[in-house]
Amino acid sequence: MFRLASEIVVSDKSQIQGDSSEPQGGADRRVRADAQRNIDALLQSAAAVFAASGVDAPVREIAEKAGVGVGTVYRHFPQRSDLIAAVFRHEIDACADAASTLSNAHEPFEALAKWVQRYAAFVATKRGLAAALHSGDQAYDALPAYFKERLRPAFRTLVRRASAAGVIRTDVNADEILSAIASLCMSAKEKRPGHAERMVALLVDGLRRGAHPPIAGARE
Amino acid sequence: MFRLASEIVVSDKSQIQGDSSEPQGGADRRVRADAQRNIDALLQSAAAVFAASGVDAPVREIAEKAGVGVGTVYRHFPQRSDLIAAVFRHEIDACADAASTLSNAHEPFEALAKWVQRYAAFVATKRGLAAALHSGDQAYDALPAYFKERLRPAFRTLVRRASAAGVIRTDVNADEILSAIASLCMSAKEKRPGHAERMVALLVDGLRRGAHPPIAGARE
DNA sequence: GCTTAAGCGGAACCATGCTCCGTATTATAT
DNA sequence: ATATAATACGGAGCATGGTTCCGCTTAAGC
Repeated sequence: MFRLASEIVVSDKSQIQGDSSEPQGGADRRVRADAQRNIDALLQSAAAVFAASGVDAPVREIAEKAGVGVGTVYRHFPQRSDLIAAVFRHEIDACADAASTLSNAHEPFEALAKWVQRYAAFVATKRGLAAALHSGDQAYDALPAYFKERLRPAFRTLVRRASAAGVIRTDVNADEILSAIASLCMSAKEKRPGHAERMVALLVDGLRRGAHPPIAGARE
Repeated sequence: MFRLASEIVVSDKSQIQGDSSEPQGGADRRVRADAQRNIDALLQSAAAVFAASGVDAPVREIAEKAGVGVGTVYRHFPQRSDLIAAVFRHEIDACADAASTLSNAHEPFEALAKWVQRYAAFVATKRGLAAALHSGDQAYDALPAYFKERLRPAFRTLVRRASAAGVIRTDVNADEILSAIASLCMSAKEKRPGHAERMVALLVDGLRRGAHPPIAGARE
């Protein structure tokens, strides 16, 4: 009944991110190459299946799609919820990392706008996760904190750059924007297709420096 | 695959409430006595089990506790969700009916306070139902409307009486109070025991006519 | 190459939602 | 009161999904 998740996710991260230069201090063994391959395949497969069928999708389906047996799934992720949490962390990382990539490739406002759409797409794939988060499963306990810890700085960086360039208003609260977008995308079920994208685009456009009056009570 | 739930719940209600004086227009048959007994037992058993273990409790457990077979459960409630919805309606009714009972037995403010605690206790037993409501199951579609339709008038009556007696402030919005209490009780998981009760009591005490300044923007 | 421990796969186990059908009970016509 | 049909009952059984177990395979270090 002990939690392996954190240990696994950590080693997973250090391996997956490609920074194999890290000798890891020599404390714990290296992950075997085939195991690492399977972990990668599982995370990718699980992400795809979760996005298509929600987090309630059967483990067997994920295993099959990854080309491994269910035993392998449970070797790396002792419980279903550990897999879900790992995928979630992985996607948070990918989304956060996209910030610097976009920042290097585009103008300040363009980068901000593109990242927000990227973030919106990420939130939109989270069918059923909101419910899972409230289920009380310990595997999810650290997720909200991780979410903020990684995504907030990423967004803040983009906002600051755009702010410095003078292309957006300066009286916006980063956290408010992030949660507003999340709300828009979560409640966008069963609306017309593209609804969330349109609403988010609208929101971002509202950030442009322009003829808008200042927002009462906002800080950043 | 057709929905029997509404039909059943209706007949259930007309029988359960004890108003057997209603000849029902002669359209559909009377429910057999043994069937009615089992329906009653099931609703009671399910309410107890749901309160103890949440709405995810296994059907078999509910059937056993009610002293019937699972076949009987599914005869009356074609799907799990139909049972949950029926129990929910039943408890909404009980809570709404408590309003007039309390109103007859107590002073205006006392009645109001007692009913609010009753309502809070009702909301507190709803572990997991919030998630279920968002699951998209058709059986739950009508519940939110029913919730408002029955509980709002009940509360309004108590508020009006207390208002007329001059014992509470008059600038309160009934709907706001109801949802505020619900929020307090829903998010009160994993807090110290009695937390919700204390917060609700605080809220109600704030309704007393006294030295408070008026609340900005509130309507009744 | 040899050894060894990590890793693998999937059969099997258990829990749970739901269905089916032979049997029992109730209501009603006679 | 009895017969008969309609209704209801119960629980074995099916399908699905999470989780465990264990004999076989294979990467990694010598």
